[in-house]
Amino acid sequence: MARSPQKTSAQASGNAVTADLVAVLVAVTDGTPKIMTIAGGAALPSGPFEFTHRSLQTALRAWVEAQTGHPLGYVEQLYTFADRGRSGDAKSPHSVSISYLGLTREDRVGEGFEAHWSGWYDYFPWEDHRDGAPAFIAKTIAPKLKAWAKAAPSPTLQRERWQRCTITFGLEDRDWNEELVLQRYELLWEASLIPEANHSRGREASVAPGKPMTADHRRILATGIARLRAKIKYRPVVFELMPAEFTLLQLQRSVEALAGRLVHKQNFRRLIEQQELVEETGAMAADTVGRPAKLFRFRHGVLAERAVAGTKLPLSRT
Amino acid sequence: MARSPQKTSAQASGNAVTADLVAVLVAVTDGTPKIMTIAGGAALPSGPFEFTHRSLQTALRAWVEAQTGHPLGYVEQLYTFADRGRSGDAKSPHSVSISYLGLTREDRVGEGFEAHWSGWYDYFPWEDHRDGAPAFIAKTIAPKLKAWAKAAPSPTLQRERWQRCTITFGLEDRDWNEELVLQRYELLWEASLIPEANHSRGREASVAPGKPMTADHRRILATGIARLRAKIKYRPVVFELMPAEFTLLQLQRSVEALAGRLVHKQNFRRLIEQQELVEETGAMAADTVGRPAKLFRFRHGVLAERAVAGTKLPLSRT
DNA sequence: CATCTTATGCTCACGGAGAGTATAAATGGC
DNA sequence: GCCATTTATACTCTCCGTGAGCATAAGATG
Repeated sequence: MARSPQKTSAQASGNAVTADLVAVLVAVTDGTPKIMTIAGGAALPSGPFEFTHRSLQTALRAWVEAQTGHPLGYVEQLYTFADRGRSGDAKSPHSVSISYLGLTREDRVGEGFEAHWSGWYDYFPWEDHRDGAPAFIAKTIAPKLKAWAKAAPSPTLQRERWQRCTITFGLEDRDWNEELVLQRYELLWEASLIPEANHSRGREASVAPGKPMTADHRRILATGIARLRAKIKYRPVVFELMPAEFTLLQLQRSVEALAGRLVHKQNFRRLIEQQELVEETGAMAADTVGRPAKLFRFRHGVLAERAVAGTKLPLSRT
Repeated sequence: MARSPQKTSAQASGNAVTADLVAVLVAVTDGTPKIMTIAGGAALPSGPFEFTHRSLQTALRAWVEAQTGHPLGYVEQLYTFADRGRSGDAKSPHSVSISYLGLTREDRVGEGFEAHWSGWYDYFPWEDHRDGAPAFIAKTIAPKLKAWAKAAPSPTLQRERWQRCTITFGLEDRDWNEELVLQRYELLWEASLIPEANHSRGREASVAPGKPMTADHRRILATGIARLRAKIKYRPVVFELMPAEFTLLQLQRSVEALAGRLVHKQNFRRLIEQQELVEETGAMAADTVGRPAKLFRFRHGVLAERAVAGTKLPLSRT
């Protein structure tokens, strides 16, 4: 690669690092979004990048397949971290961590593998608003955030902090925005309500609910959830998480599971069908309560026909 | 970082790489979007990542400031490449390239610096549809794409190729989607119409217009343009590129310059004002032809008041 | 058969977006 | 001073996407 002289010399000065991959692998089963975890659910799957592969994506696919015994569907890069203090140990070699979001249909991990699936709301209980805002937000989190806001040095800063709280968490009758997953996590972190945020002070007593994770893995997961929640609105990626055949209600439940909120059933169906995203298989769903539903499959044609196919989410306020 | 045993050992096996930063730095002057380049316009600014900085963003900011003598406004990570063949030389040390998009108000590069500004449409002439689709698309590019499509082995593949062409370039009365910058570049690459795509064959005769760049820099630039074109529609990032005070027409021209297409003036103003993104300064523009326009400034308050402020672009079809 | 549950069809009202028309306020040329 | 030109700004109109509610159909279960 052609570089200007001073840069070439600088590059040769040997700032070697190691490259890691961290994966947020998502599946949805029975209306529960799950992520692949290792270490008893305390960490996202991660490992060193092997340069024997042609590209990062290839490396990730091969690696996931080796770990789970299943191929990976949709893959997308999330973010690259190179923060110095990230590894915790200042003496350790510098590490660049490249995180990916991966979607898969299979919920099954092959036997003998360390990995297994965990519900993503175990780590982010405050992100599930399908039955309305969780009660503990108003009861526990909001007061603590208010206390944190009041602890700001000046009245102006106090107001700004509290405004930020109401916006990100949808407090005081504001709309809850399901995409602000990372912002909410960061806010709780700053307010010292996240166990990972122990700034080497001993107090772990009053924290938000939810399982913690190693290092910054929960933060990476938040990034992945946010990305996916944004993506399902304008790209037909939900289908990567569905079985080959599904009913419209199952599809809706998956979308709701990811978004963390409910959608209007009739409007949802109208949108899906008018966009010609699915086609009937002819078969009907068995083993159901109530009127049997038609089975549909994803029309793969849309990927070629359209540049941007939108799965617009009709969000309801109930 | 806690890892499972087999991973820890794998990590210690020493797959060291070097970390590079590549920056797409954007400014807009007089309705022309510009990017910072080095090597006489043949490369994007890039250099090794110094681990003396706390994070990648800090490193990039410091580095850009050292290169141009000006601070950087909005910064966003674009993509990380680790492809093996990327450096061209298989023997060279593996390199991870982390690319960033940066927006700045200043169009001025300090004296004595190698960097300077180039219009981004010099590299992507087919991306400027402000005066309608450029004539050479129908005259030159479309026929070559058609020939490429016809060269596919089967009739089905031929149809699929041509459909892809019509979608990405908006041929045959399809709508042109300004966000598909990367897809268009990749299509031209596959059709061997990009000089960089010389698969060590000698033919460079019939290629698309536009200045080439070193290595995959033009591809990175395409990624940056696409990201920015998408972003201006739902985040008020245009203001990062504007001077402190501006008229609504200047703002509109900047948006149009970035989007590569025109917007409806009255609707544009309606959207900007109803979203309360700007406030009057009280002053009027001087040195103008026609009726003098009010000067506005960006209301920084919106960043705090709203979670997602949208600069929705009213796109016109003329 | 009554009831429950889910599927599916239909309608209505509101608001946002695209687009057109009209008027106001400045400049420069004659 | 008058006119053409250029830009700013106000107003209106229509279409359609979207949120929301109502109604009916089709199965299971007691």
